[in-house]
Amino acid sequence: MARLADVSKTTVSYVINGTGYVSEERRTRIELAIARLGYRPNAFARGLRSSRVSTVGVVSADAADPFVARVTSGILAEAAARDIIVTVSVDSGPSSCPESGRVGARQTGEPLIYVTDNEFSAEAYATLAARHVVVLAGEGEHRLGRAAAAMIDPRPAAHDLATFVVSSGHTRVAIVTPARWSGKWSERAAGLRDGLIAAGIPWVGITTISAEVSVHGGRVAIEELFMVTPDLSLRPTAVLCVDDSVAIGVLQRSREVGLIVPDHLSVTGFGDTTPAQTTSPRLTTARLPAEEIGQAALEMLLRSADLGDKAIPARMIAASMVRGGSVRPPQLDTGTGMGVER
Amino acid sequence: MARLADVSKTTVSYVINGTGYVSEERRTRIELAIARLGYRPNAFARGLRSSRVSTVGVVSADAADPFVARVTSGILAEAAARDIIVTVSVDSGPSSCPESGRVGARQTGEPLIYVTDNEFSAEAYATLAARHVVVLAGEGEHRLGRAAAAMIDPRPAAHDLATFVVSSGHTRVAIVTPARWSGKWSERAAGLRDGLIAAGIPWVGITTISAEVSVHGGRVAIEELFMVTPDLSLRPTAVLCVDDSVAIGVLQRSREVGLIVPDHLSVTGFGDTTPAQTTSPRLTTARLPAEEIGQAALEMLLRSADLGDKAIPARMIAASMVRGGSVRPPQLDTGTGMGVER
DNA sequence: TTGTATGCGTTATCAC
DNA sequence: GTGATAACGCATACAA
Repeated sequence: MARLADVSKTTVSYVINGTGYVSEERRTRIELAIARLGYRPNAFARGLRSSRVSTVGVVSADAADPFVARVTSGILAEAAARDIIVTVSVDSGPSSCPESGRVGARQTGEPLIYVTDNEFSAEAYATLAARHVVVLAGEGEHRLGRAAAAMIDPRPAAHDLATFVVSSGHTRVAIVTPARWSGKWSERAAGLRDGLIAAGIPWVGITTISAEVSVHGGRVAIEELFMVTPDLSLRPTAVLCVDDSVAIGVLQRSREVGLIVPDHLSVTGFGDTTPAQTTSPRLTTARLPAEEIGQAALEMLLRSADLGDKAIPARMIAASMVRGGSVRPPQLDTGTGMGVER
Repeated sequence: MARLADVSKTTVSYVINGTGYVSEERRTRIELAIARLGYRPNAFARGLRSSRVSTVGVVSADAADPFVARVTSGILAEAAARDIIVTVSVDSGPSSCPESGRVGARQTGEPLIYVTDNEFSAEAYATLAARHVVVLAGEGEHRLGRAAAAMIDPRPAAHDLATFVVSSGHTRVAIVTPARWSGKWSERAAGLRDGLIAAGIPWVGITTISAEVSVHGGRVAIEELFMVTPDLSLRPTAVLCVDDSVAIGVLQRSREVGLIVPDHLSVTGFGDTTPAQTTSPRLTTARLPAEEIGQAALEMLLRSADLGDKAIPARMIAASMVRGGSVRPPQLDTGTGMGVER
């Protein structure tokens, strides 16, 4: 307690919070003591007394996931500016633990941000929302009723990618869509499709390949494309993938069969993940504004906690296109039958 | 307060903590109330009164860094098992903020784990250690005196990589070392060198290339190797890199000049990062036990907090080799002069 | 076996 | 202007 250095503790509280009147002399004396002791007020005890929000929790299924980590990082930056402490915990989910939806060491009442790379678990949300103010952070539309949410809107980026490919001169384009038509990926796929149509590609010009969303899925998908359209004059000259992993699989397999990207084939991904940033050529893809989502989520959470339980409109932040070298105008000499041989 | 549901709050405290004697009847009554209200004790308030450690802090320069995120994830897993709350904050460092070494919203006295992907900042550590029990988490040897630390030991993996390459039949090997001979990377490089020598490669068989640790650095390095040893019968048949990023650069540039990995050139990385996991062929590299480091760091921190300030020996956890397809015995027909042309 | 009193670090209220 | 004092949610020594 810094009050040993001078006078009373109420006065110390005053100077720290800027409230009340403190004489100039004591103020400097106290500030000096604070500096010398390196004193920092305990935010927990502070939140105990005052009803102000002093800590927020971040809960996810996997804190090591790159997307989750980036969102957390955004929350951290915003929280530091507001002097708010962030606690992180992992929701182990109903399966791994007998008590359903157990959330690790979570205190009652703490405002929470539930962030996921993928789909939100309805049960986890229900458990959380029962005792906390919760804001969702993720991508696309969530199916959790009127829950407050800060989400990434993949459509602008999808639109830009499609437009970019079409304006580069491609007229036969393939989209690799997820095998399971679910949340995040289906929205990306829909965005890409809509973008192509808006850019003037006729239905017959769009080939849709359903694949597992993974590197291997991408390899299988492009293989399938080679099989289905052996006629080079009909084969798509550009492949739009719903995820970077798929695009990397496409890149790999194409190269293995002798195709050069982007000369023989243009490829785009989605996510701007670390692997996609180091491909050669650099993948044209969509950047996910994860940090911004974290920041927005924290802002919403604080507003939401203040306002009680008034519904707050979901906030969408647009993903944006990142230009790489994996797209260029289709070449005429795609010929030589490459990509057909096993 | 759950005491509305039955009797007094001391009794509730007893049943929650397992201390004291509670009659069977009341115990079940209380447990029922707890379950129905979904009550969870507030760990902050708990830590306020009892001297037990109930919260630990994780501080890093960048919470979104994959390595840091993995360590944090390990801490989280261990903390959940012990019902400890984890707070995360970013040390913005002395440069970004006038008050030197400011650590975001950190409460005084909380035990801390300082984790970094790279070198520890001596000033940041000093600031932290002045008011907290601190355990370091990172890779290699730290230069911070007798500070408690859980660190990754890169040498076993380096040794295995070198041995694996040599036992595959390679006799002329190159090591790509960091331009700046600092901490983490220098230890990896030293480990690789020692491993090669231990495996029986003579000094003259080892080519050392100094490069920037990045994808681009890897490209430059391999280019340099081609220049320096145009004579194929003298050129190294395997390249050991101190980091995955470098290895990826080597992979890319090699392919661009027409070399096939691993037929014409074997390559190894270090780190087993996400990009390295998706190369084709899969990169042979070293896995960093980040989660284990996090777990060990938390254990050490708790012991350290209990023991007061007794020095705790540093704990090293070995990195291990991951076999990919990027290494195979050297082929005789490396010929054709490939890799020499611009 | 159970209730009461006290203190942890902080803010808010209200006398002085 | 300033300093007691209560209260926040919890653990604990002690009294009942």
